[in-house]
Amino acid sequence: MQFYNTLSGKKDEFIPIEEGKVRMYACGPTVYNFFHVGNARCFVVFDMLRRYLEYRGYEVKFVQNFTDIDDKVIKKANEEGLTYSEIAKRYIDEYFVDAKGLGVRPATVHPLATDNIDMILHIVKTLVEKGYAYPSNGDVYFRTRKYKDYGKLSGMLIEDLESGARIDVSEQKEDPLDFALWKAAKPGEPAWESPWGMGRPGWHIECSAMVMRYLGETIDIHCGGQDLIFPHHENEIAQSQCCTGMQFCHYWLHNGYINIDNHKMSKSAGNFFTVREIAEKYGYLPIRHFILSSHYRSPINFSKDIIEQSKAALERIFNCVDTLNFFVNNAPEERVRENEGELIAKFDSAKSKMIEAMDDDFNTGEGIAAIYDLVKDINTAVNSNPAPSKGAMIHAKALLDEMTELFGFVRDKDDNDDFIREIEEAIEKRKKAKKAKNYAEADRIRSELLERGVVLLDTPTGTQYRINAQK
RNA sequence: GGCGCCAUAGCCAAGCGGUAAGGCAGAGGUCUGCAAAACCUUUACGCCCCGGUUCAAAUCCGGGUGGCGCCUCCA
Repeated sequence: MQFYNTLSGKKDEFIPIEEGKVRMYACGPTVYNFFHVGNARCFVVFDMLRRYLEYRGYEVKFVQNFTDIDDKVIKKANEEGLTYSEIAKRYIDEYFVDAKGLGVRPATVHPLATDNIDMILHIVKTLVEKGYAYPSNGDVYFRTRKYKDYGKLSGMLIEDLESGARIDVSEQKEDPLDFALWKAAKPGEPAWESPWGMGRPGWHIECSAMVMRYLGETIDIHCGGQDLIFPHHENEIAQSQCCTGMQFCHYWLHNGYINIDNHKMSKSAGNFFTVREIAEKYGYLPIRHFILSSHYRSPINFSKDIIEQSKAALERIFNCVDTLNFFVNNAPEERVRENEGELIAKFDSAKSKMIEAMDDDFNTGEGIAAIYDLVKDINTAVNSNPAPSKGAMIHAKALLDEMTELFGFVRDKDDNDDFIREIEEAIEKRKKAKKAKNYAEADRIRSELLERGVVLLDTPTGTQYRINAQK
């Protein structure tokens, strides 16, 4: 398995620190609002990465933080007259609602910045002791120039940064390039005790602290959006490596942006849609499908048309799942047909194609194409005459389930048993009417069900139904 | 100014030197008593342009054109 490593600038073969185990960290959201489709990309992509690593047999410990204290959270709290932690808690809860809808599983640990102040202080203190950081009027800054590898991840050189001159110049700093590890408290803001007075952590330091506490001094994979490469991840590396003297992380993975009309979707630009509002109209899964249909590093354009395309594309998979389940549940038991080896091999080739694609830098687009290959082969088999054996299709079903589950293309089950029994009784009644050639009655039953959102499909194996989930 | 990315059909998208995956939409057809939002088939003589390397290039190299991102909070 190989993937593109921002640190080396090329695809690297993945070799974990500890055989069979993966320690990975992703920068999570700052919780002061619902997250938008652009934010969703990294959640979905790195959930997929984690699922795939597990699928390939690794035991994965995955940590994703919540930034629950920062300027934006404080601002929002002040606007609403609430505490920062009330705001954070609200949007953490909302995060999990949307994440679940998107098929994004909870991480192994979801730590909060404010639960790790002690670890943050430990790192800042160590950096001050080692001479990599200095206090200044209650703030503490990192001496960027003192870390000789600064800029290695982003390819930015110290000299270039200087000439860019867009860096924050402050009276407090020895050098404009230095960045804050700890910020002195402003009146009315939440604050914690520290050797330099009351204050709160800077943004970059929290990730270093949570990585160290939950995953250790050196981890396998660190991921996030491309916009975090500089300065956030660069700073994380500097802080962590100067603190421990160890390499911080072996593989850095960064996802591309989601654009609208070719411009990056972002809260500050205002050109965003929240996942919640799109999901209410189209459902969550089309968003997941849209994100995974292209490579995680390419920029992708979001539009409602695209989401509709993804929704239609997903229907094709779900139709196949329904068709196959119906076939397997209703096909008569029979002897295995001869010469079905070829059919089975065809089914299996879809899985091989998927694994090959995913092993090469998580090519989800080609992985999904493999699912559609399988879908086509299943549809063709089910409709062929003579019908394939039940055994062959049970094999196909196992494959299809495995692949759709890996990609998270799984619908919520409707457990409305009474309704289902009603439908099945109606279908039985219609079957009798049809047998008696009472087509008027049969059509009446069919349109009655249709009005209730139930579509009937007459297949050679019997009558299949589909409940149109209008979500 | 510095660093970097992208350009494939009406739309989305894979492809990483061997003769254009997959999805949506469109067109034709199949199953059916009739239907179906189901299924099947089909849809790029060409991969932004111009040169070059090679037996062979969407794929590599050089030069253009167009678009985007980071350097400031940002997934």
